[in-house]
Amino acid sequence: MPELPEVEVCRRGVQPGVEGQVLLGAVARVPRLRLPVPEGMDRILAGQRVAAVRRRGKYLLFDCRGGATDGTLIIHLGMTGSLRFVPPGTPASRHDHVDLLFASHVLRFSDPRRFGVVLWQASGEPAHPLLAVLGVEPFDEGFTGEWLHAALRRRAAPVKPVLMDSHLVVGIGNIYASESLFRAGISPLRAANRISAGRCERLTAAVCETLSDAIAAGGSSIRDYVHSDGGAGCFQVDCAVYDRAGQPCRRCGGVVRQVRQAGRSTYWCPGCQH
DNA sequence: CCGACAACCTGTGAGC
DNA sequence: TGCTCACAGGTTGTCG
Repeated sequence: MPELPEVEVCRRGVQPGVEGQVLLGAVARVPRLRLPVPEGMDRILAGQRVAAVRRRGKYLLFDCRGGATDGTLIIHLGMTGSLRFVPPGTPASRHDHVDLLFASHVLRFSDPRRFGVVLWQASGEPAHPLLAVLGVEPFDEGFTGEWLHAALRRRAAPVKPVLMDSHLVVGIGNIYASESLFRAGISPLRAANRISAGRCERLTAAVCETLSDAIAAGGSSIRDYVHSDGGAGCFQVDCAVYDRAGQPCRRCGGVVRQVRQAGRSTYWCPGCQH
């Protein structure tokens, strides 16, 4: 799935075919993904106009207006979720769980592992609990070295799993956590609260650069990720350390190593990262 | 409060 | 060819 760059690429790919369009309805073929799909989604969405497609962390937000129940459709792609446009009437295959129906096309949500989420948030309701607990956006002004330094003070765990904690910062998944730390020259094993203010400054910059580069490259191409138009991303070929265990570091020539942290694979170059 | 871990699912590739 | 196992982009809840 999709970390922040893939979700942002997905948002930009989907936006032209959705914004300003009127929904004829929706089809849900499964009662639940990671969480239950909203009851009566077809009735809720039918007749609404999609005013905007936004992103918060790894969540896509479709603002819907014009119905009796204005609100926001929330979609999370989980590990293997994807959105793509198909012509009306296209038969659904095994993992095509939800369709958003427009007059001239269908936006189809597919997700083999079903770790994704589709939710409805009516206007006026308090922020959905899943969104309310999210941390700062990497591209927001609040994501500074000073802020990160303060946030890491309380965390004794290795910095890599902390960097992936969406309650602190959103959008940094397993790939870009390793890549950002490589770019910043910081070992993923280093205790979060033992990173200097100066290196936190460097780390926030590295995170933003890594994510921006990935967005510019069109997202990652790992396994089943596809763009809304069906084309594969191409970022992974440029990974400095992720999934490169045993191979030479592109910067110093040393051997890239792999370790397991909090149940996830981490990759780093001991020669470049301390 | 913090952190490690299991759980939620299916698919794929490696090894036998 | 076919079986079994480990592992894969995320997040939440539980337990120590």
